[in-house]
Amino acid sequence: MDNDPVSRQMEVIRRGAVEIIPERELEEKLRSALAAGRPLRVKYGADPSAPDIHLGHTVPLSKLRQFQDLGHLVVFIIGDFTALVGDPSGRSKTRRRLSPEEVKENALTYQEQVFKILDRDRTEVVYNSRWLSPLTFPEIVDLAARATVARMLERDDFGKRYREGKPISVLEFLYPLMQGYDSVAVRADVELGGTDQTFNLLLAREIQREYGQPPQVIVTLPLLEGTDGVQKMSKSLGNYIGISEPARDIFGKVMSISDDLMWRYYELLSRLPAGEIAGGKEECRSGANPIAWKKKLAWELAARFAGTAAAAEAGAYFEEVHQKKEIPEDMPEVVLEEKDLSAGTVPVIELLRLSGLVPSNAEARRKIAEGAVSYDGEKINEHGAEVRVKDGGVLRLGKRKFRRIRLEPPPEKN
RNA sequence: GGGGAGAUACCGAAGUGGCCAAACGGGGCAGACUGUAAAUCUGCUGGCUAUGCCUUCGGAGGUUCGAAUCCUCCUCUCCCCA
Repeated sequence: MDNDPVSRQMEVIRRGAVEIIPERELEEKLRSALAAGRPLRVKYGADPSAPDIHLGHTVPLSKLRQFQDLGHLVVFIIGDFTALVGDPSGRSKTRRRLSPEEVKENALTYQEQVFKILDRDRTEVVYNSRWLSPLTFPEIVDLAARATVARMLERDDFGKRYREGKPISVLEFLYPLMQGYDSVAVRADVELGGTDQTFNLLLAREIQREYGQPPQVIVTLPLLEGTDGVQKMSKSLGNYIGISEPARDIFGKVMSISDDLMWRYYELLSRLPAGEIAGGKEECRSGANPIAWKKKLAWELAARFAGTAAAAEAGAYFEEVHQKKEIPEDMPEVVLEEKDLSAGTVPVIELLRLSGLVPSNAEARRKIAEGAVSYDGEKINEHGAEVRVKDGGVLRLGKRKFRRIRLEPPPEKN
């Protein structure tokens, strides 16, 4: 590569991105920004409906960080307006509207987590209600006039739902417009998003043009599959790994992904040099047990988000509990009070419920029938069994769920 | 505005008076096997003070000894015509 600073920046930006539309424009923007000594304004929007940031979000966030490291400014938009309206998209018909308090709270949690990755000093955090709320109906009409239904139906999920006879509300058509208007409001030079955002990002270019602004360049990034390896990572599907989860959980969840998915995660999340990753992949293809590589990845991610000490502990915990199949040292504890006991025993079903391992008595019965329940190493097969508990005893459900039972000392008489 | 189709458990989808807590598939959970991988096989998958009882088939009423199934009204969705 040559020494042209613009080419060097382009190279960094291009790495891992799916598309840059259009590349030429980005080069020009970088060049003029450099010449003028001003940073590019790189927009990224987040909807504060679910406050937990997971690995899927970190793909674009890391790219944003790279922009920051290249000297640019990130404009982080919190879609509080959007959240208040209640996004009806997808098939989740029951997605409820959030209260202003919830939005505020989520937004704060969000920021807290986002700055695990982003550089606070090069980030401008803005709420889109600031400019969306004051819009008047005539202004909205004016905005709505800029897009056609046919254009909207080009968007994959709209088109698909339309063909399948699934409902699409007019409100949903408004979303891309609002998002586009955000770009106008913050005068975005570049916007980042997942590939599922391509349509919205492109439409924003048109809207900016309509409002007399130079259109933003869009950079799309791959969507990370969730731990199931099929659907994109999302909180609502429960296939996510949150960046604020305890190291053990991050470690454990990574260990449970499939081998194929592991390499995908390496490519999208790991900071190891590409060559090293390719080497590992090759090694495993020729017969090596992938578990070593999986641990390496689990360690890297746990360390990045929970710290190296916690990651090391999580790794040790994993080996002890899951590989050597020993009972872990620490586990959640459940305190039984005297009133829970009768003559030192508790019905198993009660015990399972009190420990929060099952949601209902019926579920407790099923798990017992399945042979999944044991106390201090003894399998319990009778759902009517009375368990003689002792302080420190271990209740176990399945392979991975443990609860240490604590007995509350009898109240002292005075 | 007119005509037609539809709403079933986490999701998809059968069921059209009692044998329906509701087939089947997916997902999920558990068991076996394993590397907490994949694949495969097996079981479970509304609740309860439990051989019974209660809640659940869009909502509210009604018919009936008995309703997811029949009737009335309502809400929502899709398609066609205007």
